[in-house]
Amino acid sequence: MATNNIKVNMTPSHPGDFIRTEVIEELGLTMTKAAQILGVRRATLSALLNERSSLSPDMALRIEKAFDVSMDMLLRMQAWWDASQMRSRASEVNVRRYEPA
Amino acid sequence: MATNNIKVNMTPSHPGDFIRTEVIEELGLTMTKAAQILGVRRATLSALLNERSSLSPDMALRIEKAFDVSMDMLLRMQAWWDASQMRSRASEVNVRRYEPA
DNA sequence: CTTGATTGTACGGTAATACCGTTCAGTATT
DNA sequence: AATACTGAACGGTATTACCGTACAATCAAG
Repeated sequence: MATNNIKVNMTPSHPGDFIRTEVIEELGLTMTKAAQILGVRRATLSALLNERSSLSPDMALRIEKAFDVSMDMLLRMQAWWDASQMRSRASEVNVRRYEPA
Repeated sequence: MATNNIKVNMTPSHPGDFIRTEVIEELGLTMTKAAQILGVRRATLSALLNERSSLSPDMALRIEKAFDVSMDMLLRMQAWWDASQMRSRASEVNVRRYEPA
Protein backbone atom coordinates (compact mmCIF):
# COMPACT_ATOMS: atom_id res chain seq x y z
CA MET A 1 0.00 0.00 0.00
CA ALA A 2 1.25 3.40 -0.93
CA THR A 3 1.74 6.11 1.63
CA ASN A 4 -1.02 8.61 2.05
CA ASN A 5 -0.78 11.04 -0.82
CA ILE A 6 -3.85 13.11 -0.19
CA LYS A 7 -3.27 16.80 0.28
CA VAL A 8 -6.08 18.74 1.87
CA ASN A 9 -5.75 22.22 3.26
CA MET A 10 -2.00 21.98 3.32
CA THR A 11 -0.50 25.14 4.75
CA PRO A 12 3.02 26.01 3.69
CA SER A 13 5.60 27.08 6.22
CA HIS A 14 7.31 30.42 5.90
CA PRO A 15 10.61 30.20 4.00
CA GLY A 16 12.31 31.67 7.07
CA ASP A 17 11.49 28.54 9.03
CA PHE A 18 13.11 26.36 6.43
CA ILE A 19 16.19 28.54 6.17
CA ARG A 20 16.65 28.59 9.91
CA THR A 21 16.18 24.89 10.62
CA GLU A 22 17.32 23.21 7.43
CA VAL A 23 20.13 25.53 6.43
CA ILE A 24 21.61 27.61 9.21
CA GLU A 25 21.10 25.25 12.13
CA GLU A 26 22.04 22.29 9.98
CA LEU A 27 25.39 23.92 9.26
CA GLY A 28 25.86 24.78 12.92
CA LEU A 29 25.98 28.50 12.18
CA THR A 30 24.84 31.32 14.41
CA MET A 31 22.53 33.91 12.96
CA THR A 32 25.24 36.50 13.37
CA LYS A 33 27.74 34.48 11.34
CA ALA A 34 25.18 33.63 8.70
CA ALA A 35 24.37 37.31 8.26
CA GLN A 36 28.05 38.08 7.79
CA ILE A 37 28.41 35.34 5.20
CA LEU A 38 25.31 36.54 3.35
CA GLY A 39 26.47 40.13 3.43
CA VAL A 40 23.33 41.49 5.05
CA ARG A 41 22.57 43.08 8.37
CA ARG A 42 21.88 40.80 11.28
CA ALA A 43 18.53 42.52 11.81
CA THR A 44 17.58 41.81 8.20
CA LEU A 45 18.21 38.10 8.57
CA SER A 46 16.45 38.08 11.93
CA ALA A 47 13.34 39.60 10.38
CA LEU A 48 13.32 36.90 7.72
CA LEU A 49 13.87 34.00 10.10
CA ASN A 50 11.19 35.30 12.46
CA GLU A 51 8.70 35.72 9.61
CA ARG A 52 8.60 39.47 9.82
CA SER A 53 9.72 39.89 6.20
CA SER A 54 9.46 37.99 2.94
CA LEU A 55 12.21 36.20 1.10
CA SER A 56 13.36 38.61 -1.60
CA PRO A 57 14.95 37.41 -4.86
CA ASP A 58 18.13 39.13 -3.74
CA MET A 59 18.21 37.23 -0.45
CA ALA A 60 17.36 33.98 -2.22
CA LEU A 61 20.35 34.42 -4.50
CA ARG A 62 22.62 35.15 -1.54
CA ILE A 63 21.51 31.95 0.16
CA GLU A 64 22.04 29.96 -3.01
CA LYS A 65 25.53 31.36 -3.45
CA ALA A 66 26.58 30.89 0.15
CA PHE A 67 24.86 27.65 1.07
CA ASP A 68 24.07 25.94 -2.23
CA VAL A 69 20.33 25.93 -1.74
CA SER A 70 18.25 26.32 -4.90
CA MET A 71 17.08 29.88 -5.35
CA ASP A 72 14.18 28.67 -7.50
CA MET A 73 13.01 26.32 -4.76
CA LEU A 74 13.23 29.05 -2.14
CA LEU A 75 11.23 31.48 -4.27
CA ARG A 76 8.62 28.80 -4.98
CA MET A 77 8.29 28.35 -1.23
CA GLN A 78 7.74 32.09 -0.87
CA ALA A 79 5.20 32.05 -3.72
CA TRP A 80 3.33 29.24 -2.04
CA TRP A 81 3.35 31.14 1.23
CA ASP A 82 2.11 34.30 -0.51
CA ALA A 83 -0.72 32.36 -2.13
CA SER A 84 -1.69 30.83 1.19
CA GLN A 85 -1.68 34.22 2.94
CA MET A 86 -3.70 35.75 0.11
CA ARG A 87 -6.27 32.98 0.30
CA SER A 88 -6.85 33.71 3.97
CA ARG A 89 -7.80 37.25 2.97
CA ALA A 90 -9.60 36.27 -0.20
CA SER A 91 -12.91 37.66 1.00
CA GLU A 92 -11.46 41.17 0.97
CA VAL A 93 -11.02 41.02 -2.80
CA ASN A 94 -14.30 41.60 -4.55
CA VAL A 95 -14.22 40.04 -7.97
CA ARG A 96 -17.01 38.05 -9.61
CA ARG A 97 -16.39 35.08 -11.86
CA TYR A 98 -16.60 36.03 -15.51
CA GLU A 99 -19.04 34.06 -17.61
CA PRO A 100 -19.10 34.49 -21.37
CA ALA A 101 -22.54 35.56 -22.54
CA MET B 1 11.26 7.05 -28.27
CA ALA B 2 10.24 9.59 -25.71
CA THR B 3 10.04 13.23 -26.54
CA ASN B 4 12.99 15.38 -25.72
CA ASN B 5 12.88 16.10 -22.03
CA ILE B 6 16.15 17.93 -21.62
CA LYS B 7 15.92 21.42 -20.19
CA VAL B 8 18.92 23.63 -20.71
CA ASN B 9 18.92 27.35 -20.15
CA MET B 10 15.18 27.52 -20.20
CA THR B 11 13.98 31.07 -19.84
CA PRO B 12 10.55 31.62 -18.42
CA SER B 13 8.11 34.02 -19.99
CA HIS B 14 6.69 36.90 -18.00
CA PRO B 15 3.35 36.04 -16.41
CA GLY B 16 1.87 39.00 -18.29
CA ASP B 17 2.48 37.19 -21.56
CA PHE B 18 0.62 34.15 -20.36
CA ILE B 19 -2.27 36.15 -18.99
CA ARG B 20 -2.64 38.12 -22.20
CA THR B 21 -2.44 35.25 -24.67
CA GLU B 22 -3.82 32.30 -22.73
CA VAL B 23 -6.46 34.02 -20.66
CA ILE B 24 -7.67 37.35 -21.98
CA GLU B 25 -7.27 36.75 -25.71
CA GLU B 26 -8.52 33.20 -25.33
CA LEU B 27 -11.74 34.53 -23.81
CA GLY B 28 -12.03 37.16 -26.52
CA LEU B 29 -11.86 39.97 -24.02
CA THR B 30 -10.41 43.41 -24.54
CA MET B 31 -7.93 44.74 -22.02
CA THR B 32 -10.39 47.41 -21.05
CA LYS B 33 -13.12 44.88 -20.27
CA ALA B 34 -10.71 42.59 -18.46
CA ALA B 35 -9.60 45.47 -16.24
CA GLN B 36 -13.23 46.21 -15.38
CA ILE B 37 -13.89 42.58 -14.52
CA LEU B 38 -10.76 42.42 -12.36
CA GLY B 39 -11.62 45.67 -10.63
CA VAL B 40 -8.33 47.37 -11.40
CA ARG B 41 -7.32 50.34 -13.47
CA ARG B 42 -6.75 49.77 -17.16
CA ALA B 43 -3.25 51.23 -16.77
CA THR B 44 -2.48 48.72 -14.04
CA LEU B 45 -3.42 45.77 -16.22
CA SER B 46 -1.58 47.30 -19.17
CA ALA B 47 1.61 47.55 -17.13
CA LEU B 48 1.33 43.89 -16.18
CA LEU B 49 0.60 42.64 -19.69
CA ASN B 50 3.44 44.71 -21.11
CA GLU B 51 5.87 43.43 -18.49
CA ARG B 52 6.31 46.78 -16.79
CA SER B 53 5.12 45.42 -13.47
CA SER B 54 5.13 42.11 -11.60
CA LEU B 55 2.19 39.89 -10.84
CA SER B 56 1.18 40.69 -7.27
CA PRO B 57 -0.57 38.16 -5.03
CA ASP B 58 -3.59 40.47 -5.07
CA MET B 59 -3.75 40.50 -8.85
CA ALA B 60 -3.21 36.74 -8.98
CA LEU B 61 -6.22 36.22 -6.73
CA ARG B 62 -8.33 38.53 -8.88
CA ILE B 63 -7.45 36.54 -11.98
CA GLU B 64 -8.23 33.28 -10.22
CA LYS B 65 -11.61 34.55 -9.07
CA ALA B 66 -12.58 36.05 -12.41
CA PHE B 67 -11.11 33.58 -14.86
CA ASP B 68 -10.57 30.39 -12.87
CA VAL B 69 -6.82 30.29 -13.38
CA SER B 70 -4.80 28.87 -10.50
CA MET B 71 -3.36 31.61 -8.33
CA ASP B 72 -0.63 29.25 -7.16
CA MET B 73 0.41 28.51 -10.72
CA LEU B 74 0.49 32.19 -11.61
CA LEU B 75 2.63 33.03 -8.57
CA ARG B 76 4.97 30.15 -9.36
CA MET B 77 5.36 31.62 -12.83
CA GLN B 78 6.23 34.97 -11.29
CA ALA B 79 8.70 33.29 -8.90
CA TRP B 80 10.36 31.54 -11.82
CA TRP B 81 10.58 34.82 -13.69
CA ASP B 82 12.05 36.57 -10.63
CA ALA B 83 14.67 33.86 -10.28
CA SER B 84 15.58 34.12 -13.93
CA GLN B 85 15.89 37.90 -13.74
CA MET B 86 17.95 37.64 -10.59
CA ARG B 87 20.29 35.14 -12.20
CA SER B 88 21.01 37.55 -15.03
CA ARG B 89 22.25 40.04 -12.43
CA ALA B 90 23.87 37.45 -10.20
CA SER B 91 27.31 38.98 -10.64
CA GLU B 92 26.16 42.11 -8.82
CA VAL B 93 25.61 40.13 -5.62
CA ASN B 94 28.90 39.48 -3.89
CA VAL B 95 28.64 36.41 -1.72
CA ARG B 96 31.22 33.66 -1.39
CA ARG B 97 30.31 30.02 -0.91
CA TYR B 98 30.52 28.99 2.69
CA GLU B 99 32.74 26.03 3.46
CA PRO B 100 32.74 24.48 6.92
CA ALA B 101 36.25 24.50 8.40
C1' DC C 1 29.78 36.87 39.41
C1' DT C 2 31.42 38.95 35.42
C1' DT C 3 32.54 38.96 30.77
C1' DG C 4 31.49 38.03 26.03
C1' DA C 5 28.59 36.27 22.47
C1' DT C 6 24.12 35.90 20.65
C1' DT C 7 19.60 37.40 19.70
C1' DG C 8 15.12 40.16 19.19
C1' DT C 9 13.58 44.35 18.28
C1' DA C 10 13.19 49.20 18.10
C1' DC C 11 14.29 53.93 15.88
C1' DG C 12 14.66 56.83 11.61
C1' DG C 13 15.83 56.91 6.79
C1' DT C 14 16.13 55.24 1.67
C1' DA C 15 14.73 53.02 -2.56
C1' DA C 16 11.70 50.30 -5.12
C1' DT C 17 7.21 49.20 -6.59
C1' DA C 18 2.28 48.24 -7.18
C1' DC C 19 -1.40 50.75 -6.95
C1' DC C 20 -4.65 54.99 -7.68
C1' DG C 21 -6.97 58.95 -10.75
C1' DT C 22 -6.33 61.45 -14.71
C1' DT C 23 -4.87 62.69 -19.22
C1' DC C 24 -3.17 62.56 -23.88
C1' DA C 25 -1.68 60.55 -28.15
C1' DG C 26 -1.72 57.11 -31.15
C1' DT C 27 -4.18 53.04 -33.61
C1' DA C 28 -7.67 50.30 -34.89
C1' DT C 29 -12.55 49.33 -36.37
C1' DT C 30 -17.00 50.48 -37.78
C1' DA D 1 -15.91 60.96 -39.21
C1' DA D 2 -17.03 58.75 -34.99
C1' DT D 3 -16.09 55.23 -31.66
C1' DA D 4 -13.37 51.97 -29.17
C1' DC D 5 -9.13 50.42 -27.70
C1' DT D 6 -4.38 50.78 -26.21
C1' DG D 7 0.29 52.52 -24.41
C1' DA D 8 2.16 55.51 -21.59
C1' DA D 9 2.91 59.56 -19.02
C1' DC D 10 2.05 62.80 -14.77
C1' DG D 11 1.86 63.16 -9.58
C1' DG D 12 0.51 60.88 -5.38
C1' DT D 13 -0.03 56.97 -1.69
C1' DA D 14 1.10 52.82 0.87
C1' DT D 15 3.92 49.01 1.52
C1' DT D 16 8.15 46.79 2.19
C1' DA D 17 12.96 45.21 2.17
C1' DC D 18 16.84 47.19 3.12
C1' DC D 19 20.48 50.22 5.75
C1' DG D 20 23.07 52.00 10.27
C1' DT D 21 22.63 52.19 14.96
C1' DA D 22 21.31 51.14 19.56
C1' DC D 23 19.54 48.82 23.66
C1' DA D 24 17.89 45.05 26.56
C1' DA D 25 17.54 40.17 27.42
C1' DT D 26 19.49 35.73 27.39
C1' DC D 27 23.04 32.41 27.93
C1' DA D 28 27.51 30.12 28.25
C1' DA D 29 32.36 30.30 29.79
C1' DG D 30 35.98 32.16 32.55
